[in-house]
Amino acid sequence: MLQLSIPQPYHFKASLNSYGWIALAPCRWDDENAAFQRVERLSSGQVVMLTVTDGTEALSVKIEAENAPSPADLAEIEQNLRYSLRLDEELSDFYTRARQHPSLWQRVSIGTGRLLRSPTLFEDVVKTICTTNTTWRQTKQMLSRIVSHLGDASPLNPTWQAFPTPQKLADVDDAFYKDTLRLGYRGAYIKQLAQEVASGQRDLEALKTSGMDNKTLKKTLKSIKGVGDYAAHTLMMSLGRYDELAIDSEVRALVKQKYTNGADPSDAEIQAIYADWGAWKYLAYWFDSVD
DNA sequence: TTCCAGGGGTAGA
DNA sequence: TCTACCCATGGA
Repeated sequence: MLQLSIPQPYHFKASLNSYGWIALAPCRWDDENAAFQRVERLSSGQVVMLTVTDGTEALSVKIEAENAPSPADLAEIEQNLRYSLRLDEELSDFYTRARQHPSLWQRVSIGTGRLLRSPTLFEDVVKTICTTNTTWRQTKQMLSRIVSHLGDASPLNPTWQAFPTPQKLADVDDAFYKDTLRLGYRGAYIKQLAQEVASGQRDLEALKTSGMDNKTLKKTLKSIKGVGDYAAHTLMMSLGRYDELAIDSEVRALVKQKYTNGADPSDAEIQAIYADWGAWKYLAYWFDSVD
């Protein structure tokens, strides 16, 4: 059993469930046990099932694996979970600003703001491409097929799989993408990305610590086929940069209802509404809602 | 049948 | 930089 220290304030259940990624394989929320579950393939090759539950001063992680995890395995699990749950992200400036907005503060002050992300940027890019120009329902189904058909199964529970490696996604043929994964035209984008990453031609994970400025980072993300403004801004959020709004049909619908009296807002109008939030625009939108 | 969903690539101006 | 047009998929 691994223990993860938590920041203050931190609301485990609300944090995990405030972003849709919790519903995308291989992540899962077990409501009955209030547990976050995920199968992960470690760099050692071992496949582990992780079950994370809340505690008063720390989170508990149950690790189920065929072989006892090595110290390196344990370190990797801890690092991946702290990253995915953003337990070490500095949000105090956002909290300070949020205090000025009563209805938003009500949602944030309990200890939210740490939106779930994947251990690898590769997984987040694939997931983000699968949210474009489709319904949330279909997004969930696409990810379910990707994971169940190509991910390494948990030895203890073969019906649960890890997210597939780039190599796995690079190796399957076009017919498999079309007939089995059924990602639509997104399949070609994801296969191309997987090939670039598997061959070493593109190092996505280096972007986590590159320290590049937002403009360069956005340009780099947009060089991925299938990633436009919306997806690039979503991925910048994944990387802890909240300066840009990921304007999509959901954002437009909220602004239309709350701020423009039912009129369709332009992107410029939407930008103006959240402009004062500076480096925190994405989180400000995310915890905004119709009162 | 047509539209469109948590958009993006491409060609042409 | 901006605008048409096209893109697989599946539900309404």
